[in-house]
Amino acid sequence: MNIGNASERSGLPTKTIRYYEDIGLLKPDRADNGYRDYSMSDVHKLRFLQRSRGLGFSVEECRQLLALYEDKDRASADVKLMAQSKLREIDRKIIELRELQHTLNHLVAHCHGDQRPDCPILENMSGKG
Amino acid sequence: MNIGNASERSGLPTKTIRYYEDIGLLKPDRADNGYRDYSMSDVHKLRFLQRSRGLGFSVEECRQLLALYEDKDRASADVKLMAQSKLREIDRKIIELRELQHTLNHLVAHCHGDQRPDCPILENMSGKG
DNA sequence: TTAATCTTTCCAGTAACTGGAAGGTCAAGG
DNA sequence: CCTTGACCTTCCAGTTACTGGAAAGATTAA
Repeated sequence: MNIGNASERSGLPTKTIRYYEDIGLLKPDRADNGYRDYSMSDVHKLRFLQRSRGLGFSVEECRQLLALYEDKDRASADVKLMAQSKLREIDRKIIELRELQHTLNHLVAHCHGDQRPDCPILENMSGKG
Repeated sequence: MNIGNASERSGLPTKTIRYYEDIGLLKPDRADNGYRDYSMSDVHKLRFLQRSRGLGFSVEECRQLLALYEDKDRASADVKLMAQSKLREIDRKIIELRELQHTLNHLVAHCHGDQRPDCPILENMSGKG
């Protein structure tokens, strides 16, 4: 599959896909004409990168996450430790998103453009430390 | 409050805090000695920025989110529309995080370093389109 | 008063893309 | 066969969002 097709399926711009190849996140085959040739597995990885990047994980963290299922030589304990650390991060992110959600809901429901400097939203907004 | 203190309370490096001021996200007072002087409101904003940036929102999106409770002149309908759009984004992010969580849990539970190229995780990993 | 620890500005470097030029490839229509 | 347009290639420059470091002023503690 050509890069344009992989782009559509993954939701990533072609520029970004080539960039991810440059920094060694994936290595698609090449057709005889020199075009990159993406497998479904490549597309899965790209889609995964698209998601995890959008959720605030750095490229290096994404590289580690990809390694979790790619690196077959890694010891099981290492994999588990790494995955569990990421799971805790994800838990925290979900909680933060729920708080943000709550704050915005509150804003929509109660502050019709007339909020004062001491608007209670300001308190929730910060997550209170 | 000095920048170091604001940094501790917000979780943002001082460098980043100054950068956010450069690009006009907040404007702390200045003490007589020239030091920046952060109010609790400033710290709330910084903490909010720290969170929303970490959750994958761009600086410009964060600027809009901040505007949601700062811009008292904005019409209520506009505020609601914007907030609701952000709420849908947040919903999507939470779903994606849950899927990622599910994938990692599956990895920890079932793939002890012996996963094959056709490992079922690969399917889930990509969110199936 | 001196040393350590702030703080300031400025400027350069990095991370993660993003846009554009210059050119090769391919599928469709005349 | 030839052309046109949509693809693809590489390369290089620009942008976003920081990040590090230098040089110098301010504050605190001994």
